[in-house]
Amino acid sequence: MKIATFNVNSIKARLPRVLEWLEDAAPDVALLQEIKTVPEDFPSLEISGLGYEMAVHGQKSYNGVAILSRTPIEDVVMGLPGDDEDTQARYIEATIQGVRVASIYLPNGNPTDTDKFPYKLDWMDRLVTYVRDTLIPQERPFVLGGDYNVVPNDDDVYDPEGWADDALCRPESRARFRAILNMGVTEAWRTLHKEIGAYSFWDYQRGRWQRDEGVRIDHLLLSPQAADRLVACEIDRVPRGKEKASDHTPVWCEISDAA
DNA sequence: ATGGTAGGTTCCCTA
Repeated sequence: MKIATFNVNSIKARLPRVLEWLEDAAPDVALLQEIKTVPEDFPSLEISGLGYEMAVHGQKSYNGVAILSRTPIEDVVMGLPGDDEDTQARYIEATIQGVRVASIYLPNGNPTDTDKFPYKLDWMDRLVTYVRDTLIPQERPFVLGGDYNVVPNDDDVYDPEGWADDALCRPESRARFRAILNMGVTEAWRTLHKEIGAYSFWDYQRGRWQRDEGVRIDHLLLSPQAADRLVACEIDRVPRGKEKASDHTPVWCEISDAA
């Protein structure tokens, strides 16, 4: 079972790129972020034409997450529990072939001297609580994929000093990310790869892609029961090099069939 | 110290 995460930066603007990626990479499950549209305007015909079902949690203009799957999607939950006032579409969760999967678009948090940063930290606290109190006790396989907007450590950014005060690198953000890992959750790519300087996002500005100056912020987090079945995890740089590319590139993992 | 790019909306915001 191949599960991929991809921040597409607008599903409408990116549709040709997303369709060719689905055909080339052929994930069984695709976790999308920043679709930037409402469910009614999601390009369901084109995507179902490639054999995918979908569950969409969207809003106008900003944010928005979706789950695509070649096999049935069950028990969909939209929105991260813990704050009924939060209207931003950043979390969707469902069961596919017995695996609980989520597509996460974690708040960016910049600039850090505005209310955006405490919103990010509060959102992360809610995620920590939900994973600890609800998902972990289920003792089932889960894969939480998405744009976490967290650089786990200085090996995952091209210029650690220059980024030290950015919300993606701040110790408050990293501590909350680690709080999830400390529950026995596995970050799939880092567990299987030791190299430094591997990225999943390159800013559109200042030739960051051409200079390979990026950050690794798109992650797949696995429960112990899913990590038992982890056989591969890779960053697919091909989509980032195309015309009209997203500023993120997909990350995927392969989970073996249940014993 | 600033600006560079992309995508959305609406005469500016988010990343």
